[in-house]
Amino acid sequence: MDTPERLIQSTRELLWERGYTGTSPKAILQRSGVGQGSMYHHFSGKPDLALAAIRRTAEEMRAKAEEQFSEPGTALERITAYLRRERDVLRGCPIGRLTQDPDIVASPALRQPVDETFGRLRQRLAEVLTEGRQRGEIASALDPASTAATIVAVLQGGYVLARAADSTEPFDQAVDGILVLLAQGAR
Amino acid sequence: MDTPERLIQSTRELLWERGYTGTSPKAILQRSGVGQGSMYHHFSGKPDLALAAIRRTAEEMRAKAEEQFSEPGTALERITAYLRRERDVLRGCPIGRLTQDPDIVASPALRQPVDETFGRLRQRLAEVLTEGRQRGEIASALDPASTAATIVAVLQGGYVLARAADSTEPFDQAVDGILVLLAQGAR
DNA sequence: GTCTATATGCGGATAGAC
DNA sequence: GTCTATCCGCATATAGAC
Repeated sequence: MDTPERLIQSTRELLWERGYTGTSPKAILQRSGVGQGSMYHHFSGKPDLALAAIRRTAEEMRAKAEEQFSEPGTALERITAYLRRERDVLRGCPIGRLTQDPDIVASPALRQPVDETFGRLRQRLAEVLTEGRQRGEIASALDPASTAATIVAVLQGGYVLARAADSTEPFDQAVDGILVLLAQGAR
Repeated sequence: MDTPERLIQSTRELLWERGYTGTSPKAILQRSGVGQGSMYHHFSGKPDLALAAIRRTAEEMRAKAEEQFSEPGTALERITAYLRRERDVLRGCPIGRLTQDPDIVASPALRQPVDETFGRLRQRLAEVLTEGRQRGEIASALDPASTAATIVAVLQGGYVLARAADSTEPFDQAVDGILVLLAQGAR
C-alpha cells in the first residue's frame, strides 16, 4: 500500500471509532506509520484527509448494499437479506456516526458524501419497494419513499440502541419488528 | 440559578451540541460564566459534571415521553402523539447522540443513564402496545418488545437521516412510514 | 517525498491565596 | 466558595533541510 492509501485507511478506521473531532492528525500518523511531513505533502490537512476517507467509506457502503438489492428474490427477501446481513453492530455505522459530528454537518464539503449516501440508499430501497408493489409482494398502501426512509431509520436507530445497551439485542429486535410489519402487508 | 445549576445547564447544552469529546471544561466555563475554581470546587472534573448533566437530561426526556403515553386514547393514538410531538429534529436526540461518543460508551458510569433511558422507553412503549393488543387496536401478530424497539429506532434513525440531509424531511417520512405500517395491523 | 524543528493555543487539571 | 497562577502534553499546523 502506498503512503496516501495508508493514510486514508487509518483515517477511515479512526473516523469510525472516534469520529471527526476525536481523531487527531497525530493519531493518524501513529496508526499508519507515516511521518508528519509525508502527510502534509499528500493532504492539505485534517479536513482534506477526512474527505478522502469519507468518500472511500461511502463508496464501499453503497457497493455492499447493492449486493443484496440486486440479488434474485422478492422485494421482501432482498430487504430481509439487506437488514439481516452480517454487520458490526456495536461499532455502529461508519457513515451514520458522522452525522453527530458538528464539524462534519457544518461543512458542506464533508457533509455532502454523507448526505448522498443516505439519499441514494433511500432511493434504491424505494425502487425495490416499488417493484415489490407492482408484483403484489408489498401492500399498495405503503408509500415507497416513506417506507424506505423508515427502513433506513430502523437500521441507524438500531445501532444507537445497541451501543446504548452495549448489546446487539435491541438492534435485532428492531429489525425483527420492521420485518414483521413489512410482511404483514404482503399479499 | 446557583453555581452548580448553571454549570449543569451549560454542560447539557454543550453535550447536546458538541458531544462529550467536543465539550471542554473551558467552553463550559465561558458559557456558564462560572470561574475555574468554582467548577472544580463543585465537581471533581469533566466526567463528574457530564454525569450530572446526562442524568438531568435523561430525567427530562423520560418525563416528556410519559406525557404522551399517559394521554387518553387508543394505543395507536398515543404512539402517534409521541412520534409527532414537536421536536428539534435537526439538533438530534440529546441522549442518543451520546452513544456515538467512545468515551461515554467505554465508561460504565456515563453509559448507564443512557442505557436506562432507552431501556425504560422501550419497556413503556411495549406496555402501550400490549394494552392496544388486548383491546384489539393492534394486530396480535406484533410482538410488543420488538415493535417497541422498532419504533424507538425509527426516531433515533430519523434524527440521523435528518442531520445527514440537513432537512427534517427524511425524519418526517420515516415517522409517516412506521405509522402507516402500524395502522395496517389495526383491526 | 520525507524528516526534524519549531510554534501557538487548547485540554484538563492542581495549588494555594483570599 | 471563588480567584489567579502554573503545569504538561496534545492539536494542528508551518518551515526548511535532505
